[in-house]
Amino acid sequence: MTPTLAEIATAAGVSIATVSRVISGNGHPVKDETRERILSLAASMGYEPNLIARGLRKQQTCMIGVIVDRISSPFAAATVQGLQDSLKLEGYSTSMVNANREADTVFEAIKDFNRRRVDGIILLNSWLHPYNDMVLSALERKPFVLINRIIEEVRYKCVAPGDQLGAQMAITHLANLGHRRIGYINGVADWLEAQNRLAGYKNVVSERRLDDDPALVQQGDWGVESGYEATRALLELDSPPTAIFASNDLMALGVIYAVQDAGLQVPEDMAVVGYDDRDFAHWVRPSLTTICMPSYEMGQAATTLLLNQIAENSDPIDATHIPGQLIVRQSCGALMAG
Amino acid sequence: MTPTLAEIATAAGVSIATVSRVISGNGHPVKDETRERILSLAASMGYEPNLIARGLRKQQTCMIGVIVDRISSPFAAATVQGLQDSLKLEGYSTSMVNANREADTVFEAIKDFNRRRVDGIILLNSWLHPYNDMVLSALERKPFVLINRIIEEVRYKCVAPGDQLGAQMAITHLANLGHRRIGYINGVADWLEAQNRLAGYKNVVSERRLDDDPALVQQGDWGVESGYEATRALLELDSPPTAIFASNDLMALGVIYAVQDAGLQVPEDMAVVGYDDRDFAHWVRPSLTTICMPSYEMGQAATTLLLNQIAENSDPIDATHIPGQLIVRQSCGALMAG
DNA sequence: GTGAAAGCGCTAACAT
DNA sequence: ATGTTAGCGCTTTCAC
Repeated sequence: MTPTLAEIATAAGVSIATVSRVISGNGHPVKDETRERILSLAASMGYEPNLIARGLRKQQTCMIGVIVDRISSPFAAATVQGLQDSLKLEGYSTSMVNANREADTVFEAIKDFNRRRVDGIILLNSWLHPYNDMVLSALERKPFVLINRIIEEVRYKCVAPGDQLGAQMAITHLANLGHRRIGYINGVADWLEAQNRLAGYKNVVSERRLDDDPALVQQGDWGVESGYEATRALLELDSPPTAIFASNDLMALGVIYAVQDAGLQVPEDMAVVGYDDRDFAHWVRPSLTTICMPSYEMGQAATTLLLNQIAENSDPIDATHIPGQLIVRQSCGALMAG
Repeated sequence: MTPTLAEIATAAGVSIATVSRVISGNGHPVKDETRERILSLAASMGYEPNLIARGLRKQQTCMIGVIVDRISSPFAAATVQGLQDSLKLEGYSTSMVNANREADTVFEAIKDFNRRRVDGIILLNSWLHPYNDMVLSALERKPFVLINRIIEEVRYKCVAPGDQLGAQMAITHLANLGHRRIGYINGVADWLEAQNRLAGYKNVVSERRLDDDPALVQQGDWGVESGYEATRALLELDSPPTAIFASNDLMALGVIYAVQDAGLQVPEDMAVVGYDDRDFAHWVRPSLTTICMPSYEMGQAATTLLLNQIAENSDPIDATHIPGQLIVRQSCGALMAG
């Protein structure tokens, strides 16, 4: 099909080595005239370098394996994009696999990547809590980076969103709009995301001296329904909040529904801010003010971390926490006329 | 790091060939005792076959390249899952790349896959209308399959959803609920999806002798807002429809909003059915009856088509149209008490 | 049932 | 500036 170096060499009347030097562009000097001849010959013969052979010889594939925990996750796409874009810039291809939340699949994928001799592995959000040790040993000595999971032993190989900072931005925004009594709806309590966002809330409450009432903090489970129930509880307080921060957009949706079902208006009677910037955040009525995850940026940061390992740059950069961004829409009331 | 066949051979006191025969499991006879010894040695030494070397030698990589037009598309995830699952079953790994709707990226990816000598390429929904010829020539003689794009010249290498059938299911469902006057909101007119779904609508209208009024067919652009406007137009007819089928879920969302803003109720005053089964279809109020895309099944079908090409099975199966599924929720009224 | 050896396509010393 | 050659790790004839 596509010719080999040898065939081009014959056609050009030079040795394989010369052709290789031209094609691989390794900087070895070649007479200009020869170079041109080889190049145009290669083009006209439709030459495509055999990366399998090159990989075997050079003992590096210029290929990074990416394991995505759940490709349909709302954040995966942007992160993968950030990864691919920045890796391509550095001359690496990416091979992506969807683990579909199955630990077994993660292991299979790591094994496959090892066998294919990828130069590094990136795990995106991988659901590996109970398997940390196994994963870490499967990854062995190969460079790797974890996105969205922090393991203390290898903290400098981890990238995660700045959830605490994000929550602080949300609460600060509400405080700036004049709210002193802000409800908080927590996610599943043992998720790091939930803990960090809660910490951010508490920080601002104390710094800005907002109402620090334990009843303002309600427990949810990340789902719409739990946001609904939590809001009903908040509305039944003797002194209900004037604003509610739900620690994800789904629960914020539940907040909006509950407020509306109580005959009240968002944002007039209740300001609402969510977290994640899911796609429905600008379809919902009213559209949802929220914190955008730094997905693309995490992909970029992961690339930096990984390539540093590959290059064996000795100083481990700590790029762990990437800040998100406040997206102001209608539900917080900041856009209201007047 | 991981040993080579040669090292295992030395350790076992046999030749490389014997070790290869055991490891590659190619069926060549080896004495049981020898086999056991090699196997346990390989395990204890942590041997991982070098797929790069094997690929070079065998001239096949057992690797399928998948180009996804937009990984964040609501349908991509399930299709990719179907692909990966069925390909793995057949001993193939997949290497996925996100094209992010950029034609250039598609070409780069094809080139990269060619250089990496993948055994076949699958394009998922690739945005290649103006580039068909270029893509087809880039794919050259390598086996490939297109998902969600049909090119007549290579129809037997294409897999697509049965949109016409899906629309028929939706309209039939509404007809069975007693509706005779059903509005239809079309998508962008030159998309095949729109044409096929419209054809399905017209089929059932004529077969079941429903009201065949051109005013019942409104033009939309796939977006929420266009569904809203189209519905306003339908409501202003002298004789408005009692049901509306929007040819995607986003427009169906616009339908619901428009009906509600007109002071009417869904489904009591207007039955609504969408298409796609997007994730918000069961969050929206009322939840949306819709047609589920056969995404996973398309992935499976694509695998069959591709492996057939690889095996050079001469008879080209036509698996082009995969049927979807009706998901009954609240918006069509079928679930109403009584 | 096992071993010796060639070679997949390429790169990188080492010559010249 | 170019050619010769060894070898990356594996599979597969061809011997025995």
